[in-house]
Amino acid sequence: MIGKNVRARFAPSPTGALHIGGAHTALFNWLWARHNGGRFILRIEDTDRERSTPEYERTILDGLKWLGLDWDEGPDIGGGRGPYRQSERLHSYMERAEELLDRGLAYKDGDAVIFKVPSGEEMVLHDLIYGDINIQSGRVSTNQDGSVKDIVMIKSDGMPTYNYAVVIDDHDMNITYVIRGEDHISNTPKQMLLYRAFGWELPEFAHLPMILGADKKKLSKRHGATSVFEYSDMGYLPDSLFNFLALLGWTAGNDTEIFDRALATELFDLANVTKKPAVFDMDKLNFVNQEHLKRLDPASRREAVEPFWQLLDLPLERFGKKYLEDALSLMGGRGRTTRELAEFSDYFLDFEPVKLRYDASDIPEERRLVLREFFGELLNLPIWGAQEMEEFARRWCERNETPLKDVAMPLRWVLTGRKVSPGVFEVTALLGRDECRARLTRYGLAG
RNA sequence: GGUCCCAUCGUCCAGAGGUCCAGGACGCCGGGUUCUCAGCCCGGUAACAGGGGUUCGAAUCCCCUUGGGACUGCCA
Repeated sequence: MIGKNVRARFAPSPTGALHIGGAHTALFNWLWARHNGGRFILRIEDTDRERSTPEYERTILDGLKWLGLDWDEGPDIGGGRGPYRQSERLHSYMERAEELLDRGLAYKDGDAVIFKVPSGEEMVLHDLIYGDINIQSGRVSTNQDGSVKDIVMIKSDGMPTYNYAVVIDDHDMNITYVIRGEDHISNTPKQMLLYRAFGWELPEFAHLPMILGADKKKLSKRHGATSVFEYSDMGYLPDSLFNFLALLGWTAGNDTEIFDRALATELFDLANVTKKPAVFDMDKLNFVNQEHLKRLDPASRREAVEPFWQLLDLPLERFGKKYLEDALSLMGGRGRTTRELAEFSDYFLDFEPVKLRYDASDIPEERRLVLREFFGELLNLPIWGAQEMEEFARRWCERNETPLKDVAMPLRWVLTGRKVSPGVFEVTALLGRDECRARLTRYGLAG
């Protein structure tokens, strides 16, 4: 299908956590590499001595792993084209700079090395997504007054600049596809000039549309969560963020919107990537997350929710896996995130939060007497099952000319402390006779 | 200011000259199921930025305008 073997890379600079834009870029590179059976390479661009830290590098790697993006070559696992950290490749940059210096294509300015930008040359950037873009070399890098500005390759501190290092590295690492954000389109001509100076073959370029906030401005801190771990903390599944991010600027076609990594990998194609910047829409993310939540098997769902129950200080250890999984399966589609699922189901694990939410002061005394009678009978049913309880309740209500909700709602409040829950007899059945008796008694409705 | 990019429902995508008085999804609104809510089912709302061309015919091609965006660092 494509002429060359795919070597794609993600090259973040460790000056912050893995943010949404970076994750999106990494994701598309990963998808393209995996789709073609190629290699996905991770390179750390830590030439900014001021802002780069090992901690940030760590969190970026962790973020990628969390998203399920694995790499074949990288700073932590090595590979045949390493090292994969720019700070460890300084000799290559110097060596190549000397070469251009010797050939008179660059000059020194103090300790810095500057590339002499030629003017009057025509170039065409063949972008796989944006199509052909015509470039005049004299306009690639200019001063405010429009005059040609030469390109710094090596800074005075001995570190290479981005536009220079990226060319050396992509060449040395034999990167065949450079897939990155659209904000790099205007950098590409500078890099092309360097490729030309070295006489190297260009990689394929593919620029991805930007991701915008709801106000259509480039996604930033003021739009709220920007790091992938913030989404993890909010209770979004990695599979969901993966799915959602893949949908920004690309469609699988044939109305497929919910997919896992395998399906996305199979269907992905750079040819189907959009040019238009995409707005990050939380509503859609919520929808995607809920869909993935629904598709989770009971054990996986339990494992995803457990950390959030823990955060709420609920006595997780008192319950068996089966009980917790049953509770979550009763929760059904309630809750769009694992965090919400945990919150909305707290009463299955502990009575304390229920007491905090509800005091039964809304039940008048005469009503209380009637309810005691009903709950008394309910608690003594021979078979403790949801169906049995519901049948009993319906019969009892019919007999007493009472709407079912008049007993169902009080029961719900007492058991869950909420006005919303799964079917109340389901809840009652799962909680167990003893627990229900205890809760009802506490509110003076039984015992 | 300069260079470059983009432009279909509120949002994400379909649409690659006729099959489009524009299709799907999210959201929103209404209805059904019902002990609540979610879910599920059914229905609805809503767009080709504007103006010129080209053509028998344009959402699709060209130009202009307008509106967004990116870059313009010895940051990446």
